[in-house]
Formats: sequence, C-alpha cells, structure tokens
Amino acid sequence: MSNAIPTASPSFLKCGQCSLGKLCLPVGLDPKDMNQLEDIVESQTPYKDQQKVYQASQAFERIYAVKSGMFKTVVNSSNGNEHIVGFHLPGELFGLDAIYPQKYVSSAYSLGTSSVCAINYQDLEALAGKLPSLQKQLMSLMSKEVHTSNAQSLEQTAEQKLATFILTLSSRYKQRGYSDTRINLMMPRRDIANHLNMAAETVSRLFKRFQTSGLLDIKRTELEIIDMEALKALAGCASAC
Amino acid sequence: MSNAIPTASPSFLKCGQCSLGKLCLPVGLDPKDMNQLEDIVESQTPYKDQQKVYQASQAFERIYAVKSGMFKTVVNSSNGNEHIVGFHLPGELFGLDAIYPQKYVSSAYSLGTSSVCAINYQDLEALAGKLPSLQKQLMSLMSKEVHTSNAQSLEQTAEQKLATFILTLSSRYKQRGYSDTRINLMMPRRDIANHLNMAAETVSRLFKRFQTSGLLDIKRTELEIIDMEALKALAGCASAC
DNA sequence: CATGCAGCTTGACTTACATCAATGCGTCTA
DNA sequence: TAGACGCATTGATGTAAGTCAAGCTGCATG
Repeated sequence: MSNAIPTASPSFLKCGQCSLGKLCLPVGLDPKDMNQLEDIVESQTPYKDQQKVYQASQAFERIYAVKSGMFKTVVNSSNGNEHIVGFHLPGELFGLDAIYPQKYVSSAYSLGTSSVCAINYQDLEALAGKLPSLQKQLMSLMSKEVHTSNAQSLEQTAEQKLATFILTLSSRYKQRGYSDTRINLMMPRRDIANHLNMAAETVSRLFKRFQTSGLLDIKRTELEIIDMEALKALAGCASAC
Repeated sequence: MSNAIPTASPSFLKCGQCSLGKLCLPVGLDPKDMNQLEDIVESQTPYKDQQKVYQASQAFERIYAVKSGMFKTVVNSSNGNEHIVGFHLPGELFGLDAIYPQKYVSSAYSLGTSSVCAINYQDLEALAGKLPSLQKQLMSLMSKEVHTSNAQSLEQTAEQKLATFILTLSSRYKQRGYSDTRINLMMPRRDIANHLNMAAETVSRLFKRFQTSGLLDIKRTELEIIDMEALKALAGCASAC
C-alpha cells in the first residue's frame, strides 16, 4: 500500500498546477500559453473500477491523459478474444491510435478508481498549430508510443517478458515520483498474462520462481522488488539498463 | 517478376509529381503549399541491396519516406541478436521512433535497390506548424504506426502470423496500385522468420503447407496468392477483412 | 458466521515450435 | 563447367509454455 498510486487526486486541477505537467502534454509549454491548453482540457469525474472510457469502433473525438490511477486499453481480436494492448499510468496519453482511422480501435477501462483529462482532438490539433512546443511534445509522445509498441514484439522467453514488464512499470513509477521498488500492480494475473501473451498459470509460476530466488516479494497485487540488479540481468536489460 | 515493385524509379521527382503523394506526406496538402514541402525534401541517390540508411544510436536528424523498393528497420536487442521491427513500402515513413529519444533506436537497410526521400525533421516540424493539413497528415501517419505496432503483439500461432503477414503485404501492395496476388517478397526466409519471431525452418514448413493446401504458390521470393479467402480465414481475418 | 465466488496456485500432461543436423538447389565466380 | 557459398528444405529430437483439472485463499454478501 505504501506506494499505491493515489486512486483519487485533486480532480479539477488545471494543467499549470498539475504535478504531472513535466511528463504530460504541457512539457516545454510557456506558462503564458498554459491557459490556452487548460481551456480545451476537460476534467472528468473519476471512473469506477472496470468502467469503460470508450469503446472500440466508436467515433474518435477525444484523446485522454491519465490523471490518477491506471487504465488499460483492449483490442478485440478477430477470433473473439480480447488482447490488452497497454496499461496507462498518470501523465500518459491513450487513444492516440484512433487518430488515423478516426475511430477508436481499442476499448479503454479504468483499473480501480482512476481519473483522466479528456481533450478534444480537433481543438488540440488547432492549438498545436499555434503553439510549436505543444506540437513538438505531441509528436514526441506519439513517437514514444511507437517505440514502446515496437519494443513489445521482441523475441523473449516468458521469464524475460515478465521481468521486463515489472521493470518497465517500476521505472515508469519512479519517473512519476513513486517508489520503484514497492509497486501496486492494480491488475489481476489474468490481465498481466493476457498483455504478455502467456497463460495466467505461467505468470503465477514465474512469480513463485522469482520470489523463491529472492528477486521479489509478491502478495496479490502488492509487489516489492528485492534484487533489482538480478531482475535486470534476467530481463536482458531490455528495458531499464 | 510481374509485380515487382520498381527497384528504380524516376528518382528526383518532386512531391507534386510523385505518384505516392496520395499515401505519403502530401495527403491533403494544398497544391500551392506543395513547393514548400518540396523545398525541404531531399532526394537521395538509390541505395544498394543491404546498404545502411542510418544506424541505431546515431543522432536523429531526418525521417525517411520510401520512394521505391523496400527498407527494413532493425533493433539490436540487449542479448546481442537483431530483431526486424518492420518492412517499409513506397509511401511509408520510417525513422519516426527516433523523435522522442532524439536518436535512432533502430538501423535501417535497403532490400534490393531502393530509394528514399529524406526530410530534416526540424524543418518538417516548422513547416507542419504553418500548414495544418501537413501537421494533420503527419499525426495521422504516426497514429497509423502506433496501430500497426500494436497489432503485431497479438497472440497468434505461427500459421496465423505468417498468413497475416502475407495478407498485410498484399493489401499494402494493392493500395499502391500493384497486384495484391502476385507479390515479390524481397526478403529471405530468415528475415520473415526474424520479424515474426519464429525459426526460418518454420517459415519454410508453413509455406510448404500453404502451397500443398492450394492457398498459394511460392518460389523463392516470388509469391502468388491462389486462395485469398482461405488465407484470410486462416489468419483469423486479423488484417484485411 | 457460513456460503459463495473469483482469483490464485500447483501438479500432470500435451503440444507447437525451436533446435540441430543433413541434404538439396541456384547463382556467382574463376 | 566445376566448385563453392548462401539460402531453402526436410527430418529427428528436445523443451518451454500451454491446457486441463483440482484444490486453495481471501474478500464479499446475506
């Protein structure tokens, strides 16, 4: 619990006051331009656990920035099963993959009680045209997204994939000012397994093995990394070297 | 050979004249603004087979648009082996994942004799700030990239992955005005296998199986799709339904 | 407090695919 | 036109991880 991402935060804080400003869209934005961004950002009431933000195939209108908690985006693959494309932490954007097709290609759900800022994309595009640093940051975040997605398709054993997943979460938490060793996973084993393309049983067995070899300590969704270096070695340092 | 992507094309054609304009950056661009884009696009002499365009870790300067032939982008994973992130066809951009880190994260190589347009990213960013439709198209292409990358991480059998790969190529060729049934793969089995995270032997066995069951006909890199519908069914329609 | 239920763990068994190894085929060079 | 080299094919074998099935744990609900 010590490191739990706050599940409710000062909800209607403006960008200029938001502590996520240094990770989110406002990066590099001149304070005098901040209010223009604030004007198009729509603060919403928090979402309940598993509540849907948007639905695949729905017309694209807004992108979302996580304010607190965590969200997951899920695609329906053709054979009927779902695949979790990503988990999104505070300061991260989601819904960007909808820009090209102009409709959402994934559905987004809250994990626990979580909140977002919603931003009308047309407005954002218009504003980015006026504010070069906003345009720059938007492109930068999109590029990061491409890179993250590409990194996922690397050939790895289940062990490496899980170790990498934990380390990636850890470093993202750290960036956000939370502990990088005590992490609340927020999601069930099934979701981790689904995201990493493995069976939930495999995740369970691997966590056991990691725990037995003294790499970490886990109880339900409460995870503590004990031996970060060993974990990095295991991951092949793919993420956080 | 009938459908070979031209390995050499009118090399120093300007954007306004280039037949790829309807897929590439100029989409939606007002003809009167075209010359501004043309001014920052640098036409280069063609690359020879396997010639390097840029190298991972090199400082990011330019993004590239394929003019003719094909390019592959390759990342060096931590354990020393390489992974082919993507193959790029005419009208597609590559190097976009370098925007965020400001250095190339992959290396790019030509497959066969191929050519590109190089575009200084700073100039492009500046121009996009002035031309809303260019900005829009740039974001759109980035979004498409995110989506493509995400689609790759779906849980699939080797059979589904290979079928999907062929269908994706087919539909991309079709978009470009080439046959969608007669395709020159350009790359060896090893590269296909690497890209799809499987052994080259598996690719070989699968091609054999596809051929035996009358789905396609393949001889080295010359591929003909015989039963498109069956192939789509096999792929689970993940790509081109 | 008992009951249920969802999520997690653990074990036994199966399988898809990788790996290893040998052979075949095409193209380039001398 | 012989040799060699790179790439593709084919077969035999091994293994990581999936599937199936049973039991466990702990939170929620009446």
